[in-house]
Amino acid sequence: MRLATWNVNSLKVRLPQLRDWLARASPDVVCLQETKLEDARFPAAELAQAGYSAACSGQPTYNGVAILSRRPLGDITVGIPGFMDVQKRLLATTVEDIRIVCVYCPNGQAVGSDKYEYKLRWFAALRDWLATELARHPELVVAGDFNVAPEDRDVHDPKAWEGQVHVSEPERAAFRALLALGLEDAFRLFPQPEKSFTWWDYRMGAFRRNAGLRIDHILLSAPLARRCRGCSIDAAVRALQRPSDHAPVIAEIG
DNA sequence: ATGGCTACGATCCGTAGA
Repeated sequence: MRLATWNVNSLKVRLPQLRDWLARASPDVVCLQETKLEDARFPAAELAQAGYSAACSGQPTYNGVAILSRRPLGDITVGIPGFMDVQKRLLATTVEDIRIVCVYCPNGQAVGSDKYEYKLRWFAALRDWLATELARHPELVVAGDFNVAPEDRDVHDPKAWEGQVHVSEPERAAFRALLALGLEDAFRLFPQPEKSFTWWDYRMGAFRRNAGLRIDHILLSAPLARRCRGCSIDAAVRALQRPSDHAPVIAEIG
């Protein structure tokens, strides 16, 4: 199974690119974030034409997640169970006995802000729910935009970013708490080029300078990590006309 | 010097992203 995650930053704007990319990259399952579409406007017919079934949980303007799959999607969960939240940030489904959890973790805006506190509460709720979900589903993937660069090597300029949102110690601790459940960062299961990133600011020619962060991740439970054959970032997508500011991450599971 | 893009839903700017 080829599994991917991509923050498309508006599915309406990015649909042509998504369709091209699906044809080229040929993933079996894709987790999408920042669809920015209410479910009534989700382009299910166009994606079906491309060969994908879909589950979605969206809202106008902000947030929004979806999962595309070539195989049927079963057992759909919307939002973190038990965590009241109007923001559409989590969607889970089961494809061929693999539990797929698609996440768009909060941005956090600035350390110490209300949104930062919300981010940490959201991660804590995610961790608690995943603990029970892992007990039910040993083969589990959490894929999405985590809005956390786990280590300094995931940051183009660690000095400039020190203590900032996305790299602050409480955020990194929240990310490590997910790994402590027995999840592995698929990207780090393999040797990777230095300065590998998944997001580059639209401004200041950040992509041209490779001034990015690695904040989009695929986490695998132990049985899936053992079956993982590779994981890479499709950065070429970021160089296309009218790109998302995020590039897809793809993991191959044998 | 906190700028710089992009998307959105509202208008001829504000909010949010990261």
